Amino acid sequence: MQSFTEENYLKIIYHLSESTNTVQTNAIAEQIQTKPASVTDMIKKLAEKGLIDYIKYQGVTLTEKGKQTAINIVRKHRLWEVFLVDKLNFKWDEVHDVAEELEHIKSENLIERLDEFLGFPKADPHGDPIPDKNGRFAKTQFVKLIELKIGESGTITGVSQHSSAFLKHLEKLGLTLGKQVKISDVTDFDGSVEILVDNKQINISREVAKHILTTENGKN
Amino acid sequence: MQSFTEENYLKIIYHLSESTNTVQTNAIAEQIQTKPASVTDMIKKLAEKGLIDYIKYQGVTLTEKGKQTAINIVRKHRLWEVFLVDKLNFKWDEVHDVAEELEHIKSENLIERLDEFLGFPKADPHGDPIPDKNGRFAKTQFVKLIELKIGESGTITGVSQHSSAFLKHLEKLGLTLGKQVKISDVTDFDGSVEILVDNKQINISREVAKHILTTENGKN
DNA sequence: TTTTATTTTTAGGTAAATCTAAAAAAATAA
DNA sequence: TTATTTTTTTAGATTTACCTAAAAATAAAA
Ligand SMILES: [Mn+2]
Ligand SMILES: [Mn+2]
Ligand SMILES: [Mn+2]
Ligand SMILES: [Mn+2]
Repeated sequence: MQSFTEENYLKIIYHLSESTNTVQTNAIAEQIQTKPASVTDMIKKLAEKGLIDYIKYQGVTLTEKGKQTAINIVRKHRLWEVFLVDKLNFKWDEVHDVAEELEHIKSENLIERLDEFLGFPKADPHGDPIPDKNGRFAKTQFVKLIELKIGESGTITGVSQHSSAFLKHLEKLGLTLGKQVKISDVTDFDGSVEILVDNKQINISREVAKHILTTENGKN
Repeated sequence: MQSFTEENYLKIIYHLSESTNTVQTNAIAEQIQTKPASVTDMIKKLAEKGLIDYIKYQGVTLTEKGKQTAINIVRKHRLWEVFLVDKLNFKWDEVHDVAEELEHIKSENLIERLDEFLGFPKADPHGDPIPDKNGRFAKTQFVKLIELKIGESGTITGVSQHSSAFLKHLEKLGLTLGKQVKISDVTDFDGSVEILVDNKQINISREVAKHILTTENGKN
């Protein structure tokens, strides 16, 4: 059984592992909002418990046990987010902080019944996949909106940025999950993208386009 | 903002206050499963924070601020219990421990939306009243089943014992909330009570009868 | 009203998760 | 390859919530 704090470390290490193979002390410190010295302490403890592999000065990787623990926390986080949006009418930009707390509730039974109550959702309100109780993810292949060519269209199925500011901005633009978009033009000057959504032409910055994930619909 | 631990102390003191005016160190220690010395430490801290009034060797009472805080935790606990039973199909004997964790989630918004989602319930799965967001309880006047006279009948609306063993026993006897019961006889020998429920005569021990709460229906 | 028992508090310590400041190792630049 | 910068670790403290053992206060019994 892990403490609240240990769980947070594992989850952060898991997320950082998605981009780098071994995870560095400073990177963890930044994410967890603590000092590197504190991270070193915790890292030793997690290694001691067999949840991570740790070589001094070289960074850490999750063991299989650590990975499964982390995935289970991610599962809980995302299921709670679905609950908050689908059942309690939270907006997609309001759920993260509460889910950060709820994810630590210790009851397998609770989470399985919640999963069932929600209809075994496959993705959370931000399009992130929800692992099943064995830790398996449905494979999802996203194409960044920025990578679509002129004339191609896709369905918005995720975002790679979860800040409230970004999510609210998308909401205002009408760019929510499930929306069909078609690339009309790309501006040479600033790389901004002209898209067709809900029969309206709108212009979004390159920065925004980078963080919208779509499932391609093919040409025309 | 109180810590998880502080909240537990306040809640326990609140519950103990229902039977005694000032609450003793040892009583708190027993409930919280800790040592009296630890309770003294925490008591000082809570007094420092203005949540309880404390006179050395004399016990404690909640201040208005402490009381409101405690009531809010009770509110959350009971709302979560309703959620677990009504929405996730937990049995009434399975919810307490999970609610002990959920009650500490810090989000006013969450609890208000949950309250609404549940249809503003007035009582939890054990018949205990749920305070509204201003800390006000609907007045409930229970009559213990043991206090009903022969020939009188009532509706089961609560229990004063929350152990899983007791609740499961009631379930097996068919004595759940909402059931109509009528006292047929009281055995001289052991004080056990003969009752009519669902057109069946059953015999329950005096001990059981003491912990069933009813709303009287009057004679016949 | 003493004596005895119970309750409560103090004194001094431990473990978890932090911190700051300084030392050590590794990576990068000159 | 040596010097500099960056990253990481150690050393030593702090805070929170506990603990045990012993002292002090209060309550109950003789
Ligand atoms: Mn989230
Ligand atoms: Mn999410
Ligand atoms: Mn309960
Ligand atoms: Mn209850």
